[in-house]
Amino acid sequence: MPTLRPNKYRTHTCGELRETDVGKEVVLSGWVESNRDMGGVIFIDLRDRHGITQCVFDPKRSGQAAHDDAAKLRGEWVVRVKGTVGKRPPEMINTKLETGLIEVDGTEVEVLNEAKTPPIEIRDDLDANEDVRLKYRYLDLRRGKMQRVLKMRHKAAMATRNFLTAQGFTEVETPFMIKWTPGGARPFLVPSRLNLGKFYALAESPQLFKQLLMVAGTDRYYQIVRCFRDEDLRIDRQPEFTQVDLEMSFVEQDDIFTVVEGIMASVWKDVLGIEIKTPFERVPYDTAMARWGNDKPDRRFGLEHVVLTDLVKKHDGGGIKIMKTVVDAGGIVKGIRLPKEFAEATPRAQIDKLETFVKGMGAKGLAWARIENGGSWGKAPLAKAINDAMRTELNAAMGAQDGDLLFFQFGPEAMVQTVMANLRLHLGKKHGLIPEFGSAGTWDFFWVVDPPLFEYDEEAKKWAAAHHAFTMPRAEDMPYLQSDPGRVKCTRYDLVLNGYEIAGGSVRIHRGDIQSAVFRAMGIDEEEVREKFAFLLDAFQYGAPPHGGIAVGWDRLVWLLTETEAMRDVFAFPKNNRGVDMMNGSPAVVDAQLMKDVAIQSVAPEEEPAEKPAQA
RNA sequence: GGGCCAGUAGCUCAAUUGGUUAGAGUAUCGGACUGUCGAUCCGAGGGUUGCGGGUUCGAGUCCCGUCUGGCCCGCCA
Repeated sequence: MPTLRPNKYRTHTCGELRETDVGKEVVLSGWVESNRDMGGVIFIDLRDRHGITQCVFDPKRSGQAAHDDAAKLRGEWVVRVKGTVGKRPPEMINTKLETGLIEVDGTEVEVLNEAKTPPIEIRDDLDANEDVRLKYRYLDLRRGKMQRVLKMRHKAAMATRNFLTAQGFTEVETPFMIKWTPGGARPFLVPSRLNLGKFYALAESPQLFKQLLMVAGTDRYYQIVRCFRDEDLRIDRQPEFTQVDLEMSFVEQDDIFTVVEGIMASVWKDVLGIEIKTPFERVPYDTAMARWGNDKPDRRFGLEHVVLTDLVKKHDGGGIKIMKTVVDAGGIVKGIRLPKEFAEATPRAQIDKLETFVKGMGAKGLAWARIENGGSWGKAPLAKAINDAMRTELNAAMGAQDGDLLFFQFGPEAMVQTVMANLRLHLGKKHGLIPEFGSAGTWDFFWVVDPPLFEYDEEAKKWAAAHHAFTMPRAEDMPYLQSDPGRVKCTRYDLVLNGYEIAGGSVRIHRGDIQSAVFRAMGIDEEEVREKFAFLLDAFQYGAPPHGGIAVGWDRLVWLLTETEAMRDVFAFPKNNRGVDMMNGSPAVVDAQLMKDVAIQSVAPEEEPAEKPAQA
């Protein structure tokens, strides 16, 4: 990449010079990557974002003054070097550098800025803890690896914009400061100085606005947009994050799939040069839950779940009282078989650790059995209790062989699914079936389709929308909206990649009668809904087209695309898992007068004085 | 709100069962060296073992509390 125009700082970038430039007088500027003083000749590796160029200072050619100046240079100083491009002798070619065939014979060195010794080394293979990297993010980002990630993110966005534009989409911006509506994530609040006591909410997504754009006839809308959610964080969640949000009119589910598959294919091709296979496979939600306990399963390895509920029911618990109690109470039973080769590497102490692991997720314990002597359960805790008939059938259902280790979980469905899904992932990573992070060359894209429209809220004793209240029920399930809400599936879809949900959306309800039926099934007072969502429901009375859309979790997608360790790696300036920006210290208390201006008074406990004053 | 893990030099780590002066690599600084490219060689500086308390003749190590960081559950698309 050449410089924009030759100026006093540089005629070329540090990644630009080649053999064809030999003989040219050039000026380069950058950071001192390394300084190798051989006693006579000095080598300065000069780095900018575009690459590294070696500058040589041989007193005979450079003159004594330039040589002495070069000797004073230190790491990360910002310098300008003038010199002549020279061809390297064959034995001194550096094949690791793109500029490795040449070097710049320096004749002049100017220090543009000195630099303190950085707390982290500026190198690709840096092995520093993330908190140090985050505190000095501007240095962390100076590393080539991080610059390449930023570049990949940009290329992915370009591929997406180009693709969607070619498909007739229009990018429309929507407000960040919006009216709070109930349900969904906890919003960040913004007090209004002009309307004391009132608040904006920062948009959790442009959901309602994009539906209004459909009513407006925009037809194909998209936006690469920031979203805000004040929820607890995870490795794949930031309080402010980016979505590729899109919505289309007069479409069916398949139209949206085609568009999103097109985006993914463009991104993977433009950024990685990889052709991914489309269309993506579609997996029913029920299948995903049964086989992997999860609506975003990682299918790159086995250790699939076996649903044992009916088998246990058939045997009335098979002698195991707690299992009977669980299934009688409507709970479920699931098993995972760990094959012999991995089971042998799992001594009793390891099983105890796994038990601690699952108890941390709400499990009461971890039932297990080690298969020996043609199907016996050896010294497993349940071995005495279980009767032969159920044990035999259970072994068969799980394909158990001698030496295998079986794990079981039984109890309320939600707990069993969570525990078993996480146990499977844990075992998969532990036994090297999937990498700690990254794709290992396998990009497993698929759709999860036909999830239930409603979830039963045990506490409130009523059905609630599993996604949001505007998701269209499947046509064939309409008759059951009132009679059997639990069996109603909907036209919602999630795109999964290697165990992460990277997009989710739905076909929306555009007709008032269906919307009313859904509200009724949820036992929601329509007047109340009208009050909160009046603008949307009003709009829908003026000719809402059939429409649907999807939102791509952009950071998550780029994270997986770049195979970086944490999603934070694809943010220039991320927050940590407590929502704190470790570089600038946000969030922070604000000036008392600012608080007064917006009629806000803090009731938070007094903050303890910081232990050590933060200083760089 | 809960579970698990970690905290020792600027950075990454080590330190036997609780044992006497807390080490190494790297970075930094100084010296040597005219073709290096993760330069090499020689030397030097660098520590309140996160913090507070306890047990002990003796604590980096054990116990309690606390803070910080990370991962997960709850929560959230």
